Amino acid sequence: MSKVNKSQFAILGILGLGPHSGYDIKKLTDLSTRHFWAENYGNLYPTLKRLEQEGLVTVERRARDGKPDRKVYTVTGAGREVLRDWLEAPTEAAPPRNELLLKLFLGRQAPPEVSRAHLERFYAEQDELIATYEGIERWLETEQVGDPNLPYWLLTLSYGRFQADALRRWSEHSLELLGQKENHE
Amino acid sequence: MSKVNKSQFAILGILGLGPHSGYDIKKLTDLSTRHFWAENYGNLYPTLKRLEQEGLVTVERRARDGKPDRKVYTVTGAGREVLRDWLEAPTEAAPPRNELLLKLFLGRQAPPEVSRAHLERFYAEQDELIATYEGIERWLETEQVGDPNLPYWLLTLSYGRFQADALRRWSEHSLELLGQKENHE
DNA sequence: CCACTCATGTAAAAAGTTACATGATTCG
DNA sequence: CGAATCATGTAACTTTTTACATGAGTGG
Repeated sequence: MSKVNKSQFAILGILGLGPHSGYDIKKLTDLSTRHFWAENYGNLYPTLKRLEQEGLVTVERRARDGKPDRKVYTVTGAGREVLRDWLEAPTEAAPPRNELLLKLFLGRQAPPEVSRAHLERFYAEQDELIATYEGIERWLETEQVGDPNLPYWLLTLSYGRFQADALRRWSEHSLELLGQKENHE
Repeated sequence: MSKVNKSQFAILGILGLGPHSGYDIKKLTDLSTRHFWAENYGNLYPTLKRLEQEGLVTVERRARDGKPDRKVYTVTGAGREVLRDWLEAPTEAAPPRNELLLKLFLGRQAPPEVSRAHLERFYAEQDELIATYEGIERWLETEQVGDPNLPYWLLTLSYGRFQADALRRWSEHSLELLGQKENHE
């Protein structure tokens, strides 16, 4: 088992919302899921081709004069089944890799200002994230009212808000601790 | 730039705490950093070999009768320099991939119980994590008192506590929302 | 005119994970 | 006696990323 291509499910899932081209899918993920799931062309196009060969999606080539052709993909029944099976399955834990925490863990092997700088940068990042999330929330609740997916989208957004809020408090708290430590030495 | 082997820095960092064998490093990461940084032999041994060829670490083979030989690695001056440079550099953002959030985002494409089950599982996981972190904290504060690394280690631990606490509250909150939604339909 | 958007794709590269192989010893 | 621990390593595998290529049209 182990190590199954996860991108394929992301793609099937997006196509489950409606027919789209590879370019569309990239655009959509950039707009909606980019904070927890990013896709890139190098992955997208080959995977779409494979999904089509497996009969999980169908393609329709649409020529438009002036503009380049679009290949619009639609999920098949088989595709929906595969997607549903994956949606139901419990999530597999990804191997953890948090570079910031690794650097802090090894913090004593550098001057204390190094760790402080990391924390300050991180604080600012969380701060920005919170502002971004607030913007997205306002947009969702005005532009997307009535969409049956909305409650689910808000769920993922609120994950981000809870997390960023907690981690911003953590960095504040940690900066205080490092400051205290310094006075004691 | 981009895509540099990060394991090498983790390894140099652990060796910065004292000389160790590959087996030791694996043991140490399993005990200390496993919640944010895991290493595996398939990565560890080849990387150690390469670090030695590059002069960033030195090896000493220690034969012990009965037991298998140990190859004990020590960081060199050059190794410490490489490590310090990396420690100082701002962390590079890793491409986000949160399978749980992807499943919830696509939640409407499965029965609502599916999302609820994910959230309940996640709640239980955070709950367990919190208990684990409390255990580690007690252990650190009794067994590791006086270690100059302790403040840094506590930092990474508290990251976990802040996060798990927030995400446990988030899953509670989300389960309530999903419950409400159901009543309205 | 420059930069960006639309649109599809390929190639190269590597990082990292899992699983397997080996073998002695110790603990219950 | 079986399982776990100590200890080092290799091989296969694959996902995923980055960078490159191409080319028309649009907006400032």
